[in-house]
Order: sequence, then structure tokens, then C-alpha cells
Amino acid sequence: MFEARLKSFFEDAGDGTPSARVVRLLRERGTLSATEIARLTGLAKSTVSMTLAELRRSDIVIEKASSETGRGASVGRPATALMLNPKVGTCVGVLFGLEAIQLIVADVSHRVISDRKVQIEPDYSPAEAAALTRRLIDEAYEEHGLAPEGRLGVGVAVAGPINPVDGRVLRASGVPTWAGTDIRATFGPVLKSPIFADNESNCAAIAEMMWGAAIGVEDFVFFKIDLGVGGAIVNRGHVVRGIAGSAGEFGHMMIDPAGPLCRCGNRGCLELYASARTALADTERRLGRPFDMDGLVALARGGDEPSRRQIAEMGEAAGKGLAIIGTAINPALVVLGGRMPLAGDMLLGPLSESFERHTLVKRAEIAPEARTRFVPGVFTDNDACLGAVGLVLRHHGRPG
Amino acid sequence: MFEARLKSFFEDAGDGTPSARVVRLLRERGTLSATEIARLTGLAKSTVSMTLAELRRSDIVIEKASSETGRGASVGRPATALMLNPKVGTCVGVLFGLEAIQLIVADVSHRVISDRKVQIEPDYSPAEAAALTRRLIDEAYEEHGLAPEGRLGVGVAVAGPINPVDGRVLRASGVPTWAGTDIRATFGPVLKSPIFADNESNCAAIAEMMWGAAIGVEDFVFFKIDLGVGGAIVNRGHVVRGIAGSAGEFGHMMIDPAGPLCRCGNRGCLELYASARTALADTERRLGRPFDMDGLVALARGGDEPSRRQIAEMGEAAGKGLAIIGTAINPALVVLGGRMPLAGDMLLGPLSESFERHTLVKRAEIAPEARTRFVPGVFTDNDACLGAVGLVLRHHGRPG
DNA sequence: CCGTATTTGTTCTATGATGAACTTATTAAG
DNA sequence: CTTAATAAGTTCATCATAGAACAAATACGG
Repeated sequence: MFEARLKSFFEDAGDGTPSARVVRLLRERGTLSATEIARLTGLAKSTVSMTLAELRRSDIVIEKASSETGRGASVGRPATALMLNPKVGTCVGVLFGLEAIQLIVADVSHRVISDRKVQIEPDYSPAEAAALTRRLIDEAYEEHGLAPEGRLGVGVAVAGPINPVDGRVLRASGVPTWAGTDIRATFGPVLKSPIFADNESNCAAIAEMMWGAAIGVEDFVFFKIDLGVGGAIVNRGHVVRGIAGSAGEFGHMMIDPAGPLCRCGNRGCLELYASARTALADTERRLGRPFDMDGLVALARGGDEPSRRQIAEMGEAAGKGLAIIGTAINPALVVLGGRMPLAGDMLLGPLSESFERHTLVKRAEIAPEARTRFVPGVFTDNDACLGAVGLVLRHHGRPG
Repeated sequence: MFEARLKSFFEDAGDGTPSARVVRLLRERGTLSATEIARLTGLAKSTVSMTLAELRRSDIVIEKASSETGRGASVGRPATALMLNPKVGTCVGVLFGLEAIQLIVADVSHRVISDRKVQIEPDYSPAEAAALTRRLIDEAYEEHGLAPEGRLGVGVAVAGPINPVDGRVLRASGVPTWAGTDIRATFGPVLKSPIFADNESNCAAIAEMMWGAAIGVEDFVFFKIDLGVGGAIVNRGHVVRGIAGSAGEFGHMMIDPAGPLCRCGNRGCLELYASARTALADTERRLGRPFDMDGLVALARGGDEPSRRQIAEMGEAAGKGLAIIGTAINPALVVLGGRMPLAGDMLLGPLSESFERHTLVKRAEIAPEARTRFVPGVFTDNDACLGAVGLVLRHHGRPG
């Protein structure tokens, strides 16, 4: 029932009418009060009030149950929390990982309705991915009684940079068979939805910005330490994509011209030193059985010196890379994502020490509020998939 | 006569009234047609028309002499070029260099009225700088019959990062005696004007964006190769300053942990390999007489192998640094500033070759329009000082 | 328990930005 | 030389937006 009207809001780019701006803001933020909406849109309180009256009458905007409302301990009349009516629409986020596909369905009030992960044969093709995704989406919508017509879009997180103008995968470092794929053309007809595609690290950064460790922070760097090293740059609240879509590929910054060959073809990439891949291979060789990151961390926690040293060396290298990034970009915040930061101080101690040693402006030289803060990410495993949902909720223009 | 009215436009932050927006846009851009103003402000043609009628009646906006108007070879009624009345106000830009102060006075129509440079004893203090600047400004205003009350602000370009919140110099790599100086507090009372301060590389980037090689480009990196190496990042048309103001300090990205000690205290900074300082010192030692960059380039042009090799090595190192920046930021454009790019292909050949070798995404892999373009800067010696004028013309909020 | 301070949210009217239709100024084509 | 096409700039009635004043809902201090 909402589709026709909402579609007009949803497609409205630019500043648009107050209604469109209010709906867009609620889509981005989830829950807000009328006063916050006025402040964030720059509209007058009176305009927002009128607009909200109309939107509430047509049931597009509803009040959040007061029990869920954050208990404001401040004086003054308490704000009524508003959100989009969940029935107004649903968003899908998909992450195409190395050997698994994760799919999250959420409604426009930011509530996650379904979250599942299925294994898939490595080196699967985009077409296979599209077919499987279609099945997963249909199953999820069926299971939860959701109307397919209410689907506002599908966000796609891919393990490689995507050209922001033509929407093609540049080089999928994680899934090489995807190079050159036109995501919109491949997935649009199969999924019968507007498609919003982005790199998985960019998606993860969006998740941290919308719901995680970077809420309210407009300038930060997301730095992922996992099997590989990746990242994203957020400036003034926008993900920096770069002219070819490859911004934030921190793992392939060259830090030693004489270093070993990287899978990207260059030598001495940061990833070779700061990711878990090398350490895992070493450990497997040393102990004669396969290891994942949890296993490596457990081993180190158990007191195994070689793995402790390896994790420390990863931190040391990551800190060096972050010092280079910090010198160039000087972000307010670094969010450390991926699974390795779960190792805690074993990794983060050497990391911050190394950062401090290699950075231009030393901690002691500047006021505390001018220092780059380091925090672990809130999401570890489903950051990219959540961010793909965020892509749909946040989009301001046409699908892309 | 204009001061009172203009001040209200000038101080108006945020979106403001149509008049304020039109005046601000003209201040930033210099010359525009009514239609361009409508497009750039997002206001309706009718609104712009009414606003301009008012502004022209009060002589704040005037027509540019048609002879100067760019001969548009297109069909349709030709646009009338509009600009702010030069009498409306003047802006000053000052650059505090190692051993010279440069001062440019311009009016709000973007015409340079005075441009001069005076030598000063190295290691001069901020107070001395303020006193001398005061004298230079008074002389220039006297000489050209300008009213001091019409001065809208003084832009200050400093050879070191400036904390964007408190306006203090972090560490003046070029002029170390300035560390900790509060620019506004030091210069404001002496110059009796609003002060707008920024790092010299940020200023240079602004000059290239407003009048130089980056006109119309919203995402670019400015990379200076001179006695030192510096730079700036522009994203979505805004200079990225960073939380402490030290963004863009490319010269101190660490590229070799085992490298020699840098004047910043760290080891193996890019500047040690990519700036002219080392090469000049070597050449001076080798030939037993002092050299500047022009001399080094002339020597190399004359066929001197050692200096050719040194310039090529500088290019090689700069390309390596730019590859790191490109991998992290992936800008649409790199503007090469400073005096070394005047060496031409001797430097730029090895530079782009090295960039290509060390970068993640290779030229051949992407569409031409997705490639990072390299261009030399339009200004070499007065980029920073012009940019300081631009700081005043462009400012959107309070002095800072 | 009650008034004061404080913040949220609504009502109403004057204003001012807008869009549609129009005029003006030019190039290109017949 | 006339007409069509194109783009710039203007005029004016209309309606959406904003500002000020007001109403509602809470905390706090005495």
C-alpha cells in the first residue's frame, strides 16, 4: 500500500521536498525525534511538525514504543521517538565471501528480520551467486511473510574494488573470477530490485558509521586486519571511493620495495606483513595441522611464544601502515575491523606502539582532543553484510 | 560605503539568504553568469534574477566588461558575466617562507592589485612577522589608494600544520620557531583584520583549485616537490585538514624503517628521498659551490650525469610515495607543485614509471577516465600566497 | 506538593522562493 | 533576409516555508 508513495520519496535525489528529506533522514538514521529531524535537515521546527503530521496520518512514520525509547535523564519534555513504519519497505544486504554468502533482510526501521549464511564452493561465478542469492531472498521473504514488492533494494558487498561510475568489479582480490563483472547488470534482472554495490570494506565502514564504533564521527579510517588487510576512508560522512573505486586498499600500500611478491603482483605490500595469512601458513607448517584465526589467538593466549611473536609482528606492521595513513590523512578515529583485533592487547599493544614510533605528530605534542583515537570495531563477522543493508538505507540518488 | 552591508553577507554562515549565497558564490568564483549562479546555488532562476537585480541596483554586483567576457561560440543568448564590484572589498594573502615574506592584495573580483616579496632574516619570530606584514599591508594599501576599512580579511600561509580548532601551529617544519603560535591571536590585533590561517600546501592546493590546474576537480591530491616534500588532499571540493591539522604531510610518510634520520625525528621519511634537499647538498659538496634548484636543473639539462641521475632518483622516490597515496586515496588528479617539477620529463618520466610500477591498479586494467591523471601545477612560486588570498575569498564561516 | 526552568512539539500568519509563461538575444539553416 | 532553434534572463501569481508565540510534558528545588 505504501509502495507508490514511498517510491517517490525514495527516488527523490537532491534536497527535495521536506517530506522526502524527512523520510530520507529516517531511513538513514532509523529513530529520531522531531527536534533532531529539524536540526539535521536544517528545516524549521514548524515545517517538520507539519510534515510529520502528514506522514503520521498516512502511517508512513510511526512512534516507537515508549518502552524502547531511551530513558532521557535530562530535564524538559521528553522527545517522542519516531521511525518509519516497518511495513513501508524492506532492504536486503548480501556479502559474497570467499566460500560463503551472507544475507541480511531488514526493514526501514532498521530492524534485522533475517540473517543467514550459507556455504558455497569457492571460485563461484557471479551468475551462480545471483541465482543462489535469489533463492535465499525468496526463502527469507516467504519465511517471514514479507512482500517482495516492498523490497526497496539489494545492497551487494563484494571482495574487491568497484568502479563507482560503471559499477564494474575492478579486481576482486578475494574472488578473482569476478573481475570485470557489471554488478548491476548481473544481479538486477535476477533479483528484480535496485542494486547498490560496494566494496566489502566500504560496507563495513558504513556499518560502523551507522550502528557501530563510529556513530557521529564524520572523519575516520576503517582498517581491517583479517586474512587480508583492507580498509575504507570516510571523510565528512561520505565514503571516499576514489576515481576508480580503489580508495582504501591499504593492504596493497607498498612498504618494502625489496619485499616478497604479493598476490597483487607488486612487492612488499602491507598485507604480507600485517595480515594473518602468512602467520597462519607458518603455524600450520610448524604444528602440522590447519589453523584459523581463532585457533592462532587461542594458541597465543595459551602461551605459545612463536604465535605471540607473530601476532606482535602483525601489530607492528599494521601500526607502521597506519602511521603512513595517519600522516597522510590524520583521521579523528581509526576503527580496527576484521577478526584479528579480537586478539586484544597482544595485537593492539604493539600496533599502537608502532604507530606512535612511526607517526609524524607524536601524542605528547598535541592536545588530547587532536589525537587520532583507536577503537576496535563493534561488528566483526557481519559488518560488511550489515553495511550492505546500510547502502540501501543510506543511498541518496540512483542505484549504483 | 559597502562595508556595513557586505559584512552581513560575509559573516553569514550556513545556507543563509539568497543574497548572501549569491555574494558568497561570486566571492569564491570571481565571475559567473546568472544562470551559472542558479545552477551552483540550487536556487530558482527567478530567485537569482530578483536577487541580482537588487545587488546590481546597490552596485554590489556589476557586469564584467563585455570585451573580457569569454567569447562563447554556442547558440542562444549570450550570458552576461557578473562579478562583485571591486570597490566592495579587498583581501590579503601572506606567505611566511623560510627567508622571505610574500604579500598579495586582491579585490573581491579576483583581480590581483599588488604582489611583492621581501627578504627577512631566517628564524624570525611570529611577532616580527606580524610587524613587517603590517608595514607591507599599509604600504600596499597606501600605494594603491585602497581603504583599510574595505579589507575583508588576511589569509596566512604557514610552513607547518595548523590545528584547525584552536588555530595553533603544530610544528613548523620550515620555521621551527613558530611551533605553538596562535596565529589569530598573534596577527589579529596587529593587522586589525579577520585572520584565516592554513598550512602553505593547503593554500597552494586551494590556489590550484580556484585558478590553476584543478579547476572544476573536486577530488585531487596536491603533491609538492621542492626543498621539502609536502602536499594536500582535496575531497569533494574541501581541503582535508585532519583532526590535528596534519593531513597531507606526505613528506613524512615513512617508507624505509632502516633509512637515515629525518629532521622530524623519525627514520626513512619520503622527503629524504624525494625532495631536492639531499640532492642539492650532494651537488654542492661535489662541485664546491652553492646550488639552488634552478641550478641543479640547468646542470642536468647541460648533460651532467650525476645530477640527471639524482633528479631521476627523486622522481622514482616521489612516484613510490604517490603510489602509496594513490593506493590509499585513489584521487582523480595529482597536481605536482613546488619548483622541482620544472625539471620536466627528467623528473616526471621516472616519477610516472615508478608510480605505475608500485601502484595496485595498473593503467592498462582500467578505463582511461578512471585513471589518476598527473599534471604540473600552474603556479610554482606564488601558489601558496595566492591560496592565502583564496582562503579569505572562500571562507564560509568564522575566521579560523 | 507546587512553581520554575527546560525542552519538545504545534499553530498561525506574513513572507519570500518558486515554477510557468514570457521576453530578449544570439546562431544556424533555408 | 526570414524563420527556427537555443539559451539567458524577467515577471508575477501561488503556495510552501519560516518565525514567533504558545501549549505540553518533564525535572528539580524548596
